[in-house]
Amino acid sequence: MQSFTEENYLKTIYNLANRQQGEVSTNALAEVTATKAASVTDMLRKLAEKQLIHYKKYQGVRLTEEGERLALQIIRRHRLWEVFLVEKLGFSWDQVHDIAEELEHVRSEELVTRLDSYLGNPQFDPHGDPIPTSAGQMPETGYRKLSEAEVGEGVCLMAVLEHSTGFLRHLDYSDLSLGSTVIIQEINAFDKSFRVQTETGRMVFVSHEVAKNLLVN
Amino acid sequence: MQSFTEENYLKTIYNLANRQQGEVSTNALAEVTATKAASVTDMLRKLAEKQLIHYKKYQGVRLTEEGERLALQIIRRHRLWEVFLVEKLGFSWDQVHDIAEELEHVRSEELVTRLDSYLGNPQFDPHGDPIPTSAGQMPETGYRKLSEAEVGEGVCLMAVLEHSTGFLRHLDYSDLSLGSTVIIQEINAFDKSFRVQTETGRMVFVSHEVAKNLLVN
DNA sequence: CTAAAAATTTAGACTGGCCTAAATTTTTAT
DNA sequence: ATAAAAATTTAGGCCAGTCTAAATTTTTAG
Repeated sequence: MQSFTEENYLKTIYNLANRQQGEVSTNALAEVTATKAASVTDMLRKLAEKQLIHYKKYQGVRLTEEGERLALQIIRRHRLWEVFLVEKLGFSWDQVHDIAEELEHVRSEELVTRLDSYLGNPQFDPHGDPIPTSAGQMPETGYRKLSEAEVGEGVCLMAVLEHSTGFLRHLDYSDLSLGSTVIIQEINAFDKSFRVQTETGRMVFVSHEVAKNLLVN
Repeated sequence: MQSFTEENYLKTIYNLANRQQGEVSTNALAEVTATKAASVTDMLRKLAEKQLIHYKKYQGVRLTEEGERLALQIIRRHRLWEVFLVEKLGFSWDQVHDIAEELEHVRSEELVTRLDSYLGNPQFDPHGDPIPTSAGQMPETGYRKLSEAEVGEGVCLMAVLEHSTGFLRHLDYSDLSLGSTVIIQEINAFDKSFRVQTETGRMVFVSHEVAKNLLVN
């Protein structure tokens, strides 16, 4: 049985490990968890004792199988609750992250099972992230970043890498919604920004920074 | 902003105050919160500093207006989540207490508002308890205990005072469901148990202990 | 290759919430 | 009315999770 704090560390380690490659650093964890490096070290010692992470001093950290299992369970709960908040309660996709952050810690297998089936066993959350299976598998998506696509391509917007309200609102304003297709008209040589035509025919600019946080198919 | 623990104390003080009359005792709180009297004293000092309770040493405790407002908010959340769990997820009424105990601490005004309207602004939870209004009022019900009713009366079962799985299961087995009417055939002079006819025509016995925990109209 | 910079860990301390044991106050029973 | 019992509070301590400051290890730059 883990505390909220431990669950949050596990989830954060999972997310960082699958964003960058290799071990996760103490400093990176400190930044995401909004604590200090010294506090992270304390927690890593504790998680290592519980066999949830592989940890060697000064060498960074990696989840054990058990740690990954738990992390995926928490991520599954988070994403299912996000679906609930958007699909059933009518929240918009930029409002649900913080609430799901709390709901994900409610401990009840039965609750997750029933919620999942109530929602119709969704495969993706409102941000396009795949929902881990009840067996603890993270589905592969094979998406690439919009920033890696080329002029002339028509690509389907599948997911976002950034969940902040500001970023999601910006997409709404730019007519860029998940599931819609955009056609890349031009890539600016100077700032790498994209000019794309949205599904409704609008011509919008997508900065390189934004393009790096949009996953497409 | 209160901690989970503080929220639980406020809720417990509210419930005890409206069950017994007058001030709530340290020992009673210790029993319900499953802690020791010394721990309760510590917390009472803290809540008094925050002006959430009226507290004089050795004299018991009473909620302030602000304390009651917060208690009702938490109870409102608890009861709305119970409705959700039963009505939408299909839990039975004896399974939802502990889960709602966790969900009630999720902090989001917006969430409660949307949940309430999603559920159709219910007035009562699955145990027949009235749901406090968003304005912070606890609706009056005017129910009395079945144990206070008399032979020959036909009464409608409205709510339960005890939420334990064991008690609720017992009611299910005895064909005693909320909203149904029972007719009191006989009250045993020796043990004060009731013989009643249920809505489906079954004749069942209700112990005095059970009758004291059933509210009727 | 080595010195400075960056990253990380250790040491020592704090807060919240809990505990036990001892002291104090209130209640109860004769 | 008062002694015993019950209730409550105080004192002192523990654990989780955090912090700052200092020490240590690793990385980087010249």
